[in-house]
Amino acid sequence: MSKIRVRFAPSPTGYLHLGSLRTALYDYVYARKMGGTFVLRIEDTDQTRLVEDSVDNLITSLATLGIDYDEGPHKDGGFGPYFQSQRLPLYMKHALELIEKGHAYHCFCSKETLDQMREEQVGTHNNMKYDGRCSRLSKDEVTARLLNGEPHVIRMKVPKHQSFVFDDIIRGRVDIESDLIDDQVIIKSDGFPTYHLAAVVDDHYMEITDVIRGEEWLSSTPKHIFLHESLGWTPPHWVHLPLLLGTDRSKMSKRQGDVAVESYLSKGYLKEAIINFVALLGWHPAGDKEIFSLEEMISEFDFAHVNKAGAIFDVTKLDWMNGQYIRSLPLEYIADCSRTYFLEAGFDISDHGKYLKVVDKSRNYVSILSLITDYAAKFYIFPKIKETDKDFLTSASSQKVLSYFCDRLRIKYNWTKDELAELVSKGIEELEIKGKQYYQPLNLALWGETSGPDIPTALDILGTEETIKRFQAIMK
RNA sequence: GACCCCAUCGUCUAUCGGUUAGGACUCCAGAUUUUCAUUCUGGCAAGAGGGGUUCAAUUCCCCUUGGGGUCGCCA
Repeated sequence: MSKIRVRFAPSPTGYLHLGSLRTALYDYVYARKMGGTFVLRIEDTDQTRLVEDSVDNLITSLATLGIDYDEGPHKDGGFGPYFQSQRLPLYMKHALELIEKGHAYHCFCSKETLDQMREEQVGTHNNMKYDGRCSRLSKDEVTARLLNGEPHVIRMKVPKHQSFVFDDIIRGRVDIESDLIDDQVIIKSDGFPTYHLAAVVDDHYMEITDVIRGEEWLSSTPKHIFLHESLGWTPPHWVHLPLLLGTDRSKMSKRQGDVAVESYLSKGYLKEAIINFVALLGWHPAGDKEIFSLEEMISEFDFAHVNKAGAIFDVTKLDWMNGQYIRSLPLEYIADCSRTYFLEAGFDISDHGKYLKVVDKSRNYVSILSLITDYAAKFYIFPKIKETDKDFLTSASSQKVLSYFCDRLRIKYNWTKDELAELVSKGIEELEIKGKQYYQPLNLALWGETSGPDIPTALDILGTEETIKRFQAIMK
């Protein structure tokens, strides 16, 4: 058996779709698992949809996520170029070869003609397809019109009364009648190939063994098989993944909300969580394990455990999983990922020791990292005391608590967390007051709110100086 | 409309003929916590319907229903 070669073949439309990410992930994991090669190929055959910088974006996003390709742009593996726009002559050559063999033909029908044809077919109890009129043109007429410079495309000529049968790795046997298949355009009037031709030609020349793609391609697979066979090639294995669905159960798309991986990344979803979560949409490892790394996925991945049914992308569980990662990944790493949000909020995080403590405490309160500053703010922003709380804070009892702490804290500069814990528990004994009378003024003075982190941790993070400053601000 | 694919808690899923149908998210309750968050414990919640095959069907087959995909000179 030959070595596995798989490809991820996005079209550069500006961002990495969550569904594409999952496909890329399965490609990557499968290649790693099998000791195969993962190829990145850019399908930029639609000149009308080119988005500037999107290829760089895509490559950056994949790199950020840790999904490395073995061959592709900037990584020549001897099968390049990896941009379809740079392989045009190859597609044309095979399109002409197909014409020669009688498997394709020139078509001169205008857009208007085609629109009208479709309109006439609406309501018919049939599949809508091209009626094949140009396939019946005489050779002489074709030559004449070509010479005359008439705009034209090349269409595949699908045989009648035949059936295309193939075995999908996930779905098993699929059988489709050739009469249902349209004479699909393979070369557009601008000379560019359509997806169908380009993908088939490239898959062949790049020696792709397994085509892993979304289920939306299932019904056009016969066209691809037809092209492979007409060209005398052996088709690859087909692996059609279940679709990623929006909450309305339809194919996940931009208009249902965020589908760009980049936007999840910038909102503060960790790559570990995104990958873990997306992987689970359609696949699951043995047992009840739900949190796993890319490495673990590689060792356990198997198409036999990929589902057939589409999966709804429910962000609620992603939030939970992201929270799990925020809390369990190394503190320095989380601090690193959070930095940008703190800077955006304008917090002075030059004191790295304090910053780490803040992150360590705050990470318990968020499931999306961009929101970490909501909680962390209390450690960086001086509290505003509400008018309604002032009476309580200036009461003799409250003042006693605050001055108790100011007095003790002033003794030295460096308090350990244990010492602070001891101080706090000793304080409530020595002052002989109830919990509420004790903690309420401290919380209010510290944050302007009645709740907050436990006091020893709070004082440890804030530091002696800042703590005293906050207390003194409301002491008479 | 035609064709193709699919069908277990609200959601992601386990089960590859015999289970009290398991786990996770969400939600609810309790414990821990001065409070909040975290964490822990417990609870609610599912085999679309109808036929077969079988000693036995969620599991295999068929039909119905439901959902999705495709039907572009887009991928």
